[in-house]
Amino acid sequence: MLDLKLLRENPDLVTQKLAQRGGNYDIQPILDLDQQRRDLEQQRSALQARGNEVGKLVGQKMKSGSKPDDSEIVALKEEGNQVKAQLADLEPREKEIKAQIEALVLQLPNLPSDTTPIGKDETENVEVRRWGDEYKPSHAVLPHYEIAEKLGILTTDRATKIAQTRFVALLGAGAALERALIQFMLDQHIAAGYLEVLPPFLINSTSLTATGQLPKFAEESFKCAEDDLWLAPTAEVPVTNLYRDEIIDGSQLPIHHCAYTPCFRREAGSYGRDTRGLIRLHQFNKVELVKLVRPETSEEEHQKLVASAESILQALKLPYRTIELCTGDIGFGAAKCYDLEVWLPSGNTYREISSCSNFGDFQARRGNIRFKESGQKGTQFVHTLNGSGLAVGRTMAAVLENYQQPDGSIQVPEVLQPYLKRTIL
RNA sequence: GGAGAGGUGGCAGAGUGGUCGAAUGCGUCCGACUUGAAAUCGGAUGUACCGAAAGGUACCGUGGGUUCGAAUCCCACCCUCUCCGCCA
Repeated sequence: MLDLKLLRENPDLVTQKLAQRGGNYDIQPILDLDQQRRDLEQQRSALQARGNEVGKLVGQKMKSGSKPDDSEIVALKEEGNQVKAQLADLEPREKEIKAQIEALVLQLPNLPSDTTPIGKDETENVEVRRWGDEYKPSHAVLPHYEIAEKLGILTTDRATKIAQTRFVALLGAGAALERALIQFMLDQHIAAGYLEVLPPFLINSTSLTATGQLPKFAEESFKCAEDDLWLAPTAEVPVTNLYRDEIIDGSQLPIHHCAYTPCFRREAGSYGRDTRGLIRLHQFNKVELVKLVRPETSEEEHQKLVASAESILQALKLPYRTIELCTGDIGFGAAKCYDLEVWLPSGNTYREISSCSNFGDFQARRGNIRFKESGQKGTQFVHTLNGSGLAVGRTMAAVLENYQQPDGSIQVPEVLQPYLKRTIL
C-alpha cells in the first residue's frame, strides 16, 4: 500500500512512477476523498470534544449534589443529545469515505524503485549475468515430462483422475528426488542463516491482503467454500504474515526465513500454456526465502537474497541467467525484481525458476509490520523481500534435462547424492 | 459437536456507569548515590489520525446498541483456554 501522505504531498512523483508500469493510474479521486476525509475528521473530533466536555460537566454536577431534573442538568443532557445527533450524521460519512479511500489505495501497485530499469514489457528486461555452460549434448534431450514418464517416476494421467489437469503425482525415484531437492535447498539456506518455518498452508483474507494477493488477484487463488481461508499461493504469504500487526524490536532485524510449502495457484488465463510437465501446475512445491529488514539495508539484502537463490542453482550445477525486470514487468507489490531463469535444453531456452522481489514498505504498510529502534521514539515500517529458493518442480525438470545421459538415464547431481543415496536414476 | 471460563498497555494484573489512556507490580530508559556493579531513591515509559502550532480525537478482542457519559450494561461475531465426545 502506498503512503497516503506521499500521494498528498507528492502527487506528481507518484503519478509519474505509476505510469512507468504502463496502464493508467489516476490518483486525483483519492486526493479529493482524502481532503473530504480530513475535513470531516476535524468536524467530528471537535464535536466529540464538546460531547466529552458535556459528559464531564454532568458527572461533576451530579457528584456535587445536583438532581437529574435540575434545569442545568436537563440543558446539558439536551446538548449532549444534539451532539449525538450531529455525530450520527458525520460518522457514517467519514467511515464511508475512509472505506472508499482504502479500497482505491489497495488497488494501486507499488512504485518501481529508482534503480528498476524503465521499460514497457518483458522484452525490455535486462539480463544481468549468466552462469554455467548451456547443456547442448550431441544426443537429443527429451523434455523432462517425457523422460520422467519413461522412467516411471511421474504420472500425469493418473493424477488428473484424482484432481484435474495441471496436477501430477511423483513415483519412486521421482518422489525421492523432489524430497531430496527440498531437503537440500532448506539445508543450504539454513546453513546460510535463514531460520526455517513450516507455516499453515491455509490462509485468511487479511493475510492475503497484506502481501498484495487480495483484493486484486482473487481469481488466482483457490478458496475454501465454507471458510475465510485460501490455499497458500506461495510461502511468502504465511511467512511474511507471521509478523503482521507487530512492532518488532530493532535488535531482531534483519529477520531471514526459509520455508518449504506446497503452493496452489489457479493459473487462470493460462489455459494453452505449458500444459505438459512440471512447469505450470495448480499445486507445486517451493522453498521460499523471506526477509524483513531495515529500510536502509533493503537494497543490499535484496542482492544477497538473489545470491542465496543463485547458490542453489550453482550447487546443482544448473546453467542459468539473472534477469532484472523492467518497470513494465515487475509484479504488483514489487519495487524491484530479479528473475532467475534456468537452462532447459529440450526447448533450447531459459525458464523462470525463481523470482526475487524487494517490496520496500508496500507489504509492511498493508500488514502493519513495523519496528522500533530501542532508545529512539516512533516506529518505522520494515522492508519486506522474498524470493524462490527455488521452485522445486521446475528444478526437478531442469535436473531431468541437464543431467540426461545418452541412454536416457539421469545422473544425480553430486550435491544430491548424499540425499538420494544413488548416482543414477 | 456439547458444556464452561476468558480476551485490558512489552509482560503480569486491578478496575462492574462519571474527571479511566486506564491502579499496582515487573520490565525498559534517563538521572542520583557508587571506583564500578548490585541494591536503593527520583523521573520517564503505548499506538494511530487531524492540526503550522497550541492542542484535539480514537483505541481496554471485533462490530453494533443503551446512556448526557461505557473498559464497565445489552446484542452479535471472532479468538483463546479447560472438560466431554470424535479423530490422525
